Amino acid sequence: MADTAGPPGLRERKKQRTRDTLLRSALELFTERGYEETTVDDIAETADVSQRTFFRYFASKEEAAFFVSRLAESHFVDAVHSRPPGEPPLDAMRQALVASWDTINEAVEQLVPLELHLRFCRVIESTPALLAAHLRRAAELEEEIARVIADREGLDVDADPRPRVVVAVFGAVMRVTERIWSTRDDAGLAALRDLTASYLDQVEPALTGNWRGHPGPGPAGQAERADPTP
Amino acid sequence: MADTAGPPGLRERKKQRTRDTLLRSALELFTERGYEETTVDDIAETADVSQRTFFRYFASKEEAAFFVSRLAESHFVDAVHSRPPGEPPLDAMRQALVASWDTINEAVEQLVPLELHLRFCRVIESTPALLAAHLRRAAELEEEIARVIADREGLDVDADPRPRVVVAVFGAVMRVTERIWSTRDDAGLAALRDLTASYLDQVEPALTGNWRGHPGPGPAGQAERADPTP
DNA sequence: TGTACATCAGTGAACGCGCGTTCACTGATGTAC
DNA sequence: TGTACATCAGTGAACGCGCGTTCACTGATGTAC
Repeated sequence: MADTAGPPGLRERKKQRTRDTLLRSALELFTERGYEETTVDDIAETADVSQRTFFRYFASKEEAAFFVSRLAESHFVDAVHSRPPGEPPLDAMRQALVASWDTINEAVEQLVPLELHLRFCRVIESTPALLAAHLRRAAELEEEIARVIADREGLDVDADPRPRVVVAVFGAVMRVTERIWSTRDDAGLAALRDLTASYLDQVEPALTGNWRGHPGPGPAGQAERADPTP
Repeated sequence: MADTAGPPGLRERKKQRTRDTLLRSALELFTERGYEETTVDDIAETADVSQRTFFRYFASKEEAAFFVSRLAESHFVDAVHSRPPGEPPLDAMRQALVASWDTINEAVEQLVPLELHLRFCRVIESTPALLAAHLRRAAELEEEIARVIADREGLDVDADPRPRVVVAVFGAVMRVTERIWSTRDDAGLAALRDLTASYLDQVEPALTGNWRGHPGPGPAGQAERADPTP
């Protein structure tokens, strides 16, 4: 348990280097030739270790794929925990996102190049097996956040439907955003942030019955192919 | 081409019987011993055909698992298509759900016992691999519905964010409902319908900032373990 | 500073398993005359 | 009504593949004295 105490030591540093190399090799291969097309043996070979060693660091190929995401998510959860109690739930989540943005990016960059992570996020969206796993993981994260929100409001998450509903709505918008972003040409950080913000702004107008009042494409679309004439 | 014309014929009827037997065998084994614990060979053996034959009917184990769901979904999509144009999007989806309810159940019963299908739905929720696949399929369905909604409103789904957002919100509530329902003791049809209705009613109250105004558990909770005293 | 021992990351090779595919074949159903 | 032929559902056995595991082992790092 003296794990975090004192400087890492040579053995520990070697371990971290091996894990980082495996992780980067995995993400590079996934983005270059595809997830399904990359075997665990390929990753191990690229990282110059045995296949056996890969499984010492990651329980499965999937775990390696979502290692960086997991890190990012934990920062977001922390940020939700840190929001002031008075804030309405939807605002709290939104502000937590804004507040954790830079921290997340820094933490990711410690592990792998941020640009590589972003490229891999697009691979997730276009790979059925990865997208499925991503959505299941997102659902688990939502359950966790719902409990945090319920705690903030002093509610029992199993007795009051609102925490789970509001978190599900927030998560739904996030996932729509990710999807749209991943198909864009400018799939950079700034684009993702702006898209998220403008889609969150669309929740209320989208839910109100009368859409005719607010006609045009919102600030979100920028539709490359907006051609209203038939 | 002349597929739907005339009475089925002996060969065709035999095919349907084989497929139904395979389907029922699959769902029975999945619910009794688990999805991962059931091999394709087990299913074939139970249906008294060769493994080769299983793959003539279903491209994969997963396809067999979601065959009934796919049928149900197509009825729902049809129902959305049939909603009167004036209806606001969220209402249209909700009413489509109500309108297709009985049709779906009848169609399912043609294929397998409805009760078996409901039991299998609970297996989906508790099996990581199936839940992941289910969520990915749900996302695809949402994209389809979003296009229908956009058409109804005369909008370009890529230019205006609102169709995808409102459909994502509706879908999010549906999935929360499924989750909760699947853990209930009374996981019957009526319970699912009531739960869905009351959770949809919670969308607006959940999104408004001030939750303190409406204190208690909504009509949805019925919390078995609602114990506010510490 | 040096020696003896303990720990533990990494190795190499082999294996079990289930999904999904391929092959050459049989026999029942459907159709043309 | 009967015969000849075409179609096609189903067979059986074998295979390829990649994930993840198991085994007995090596050698570098860390620690106690």
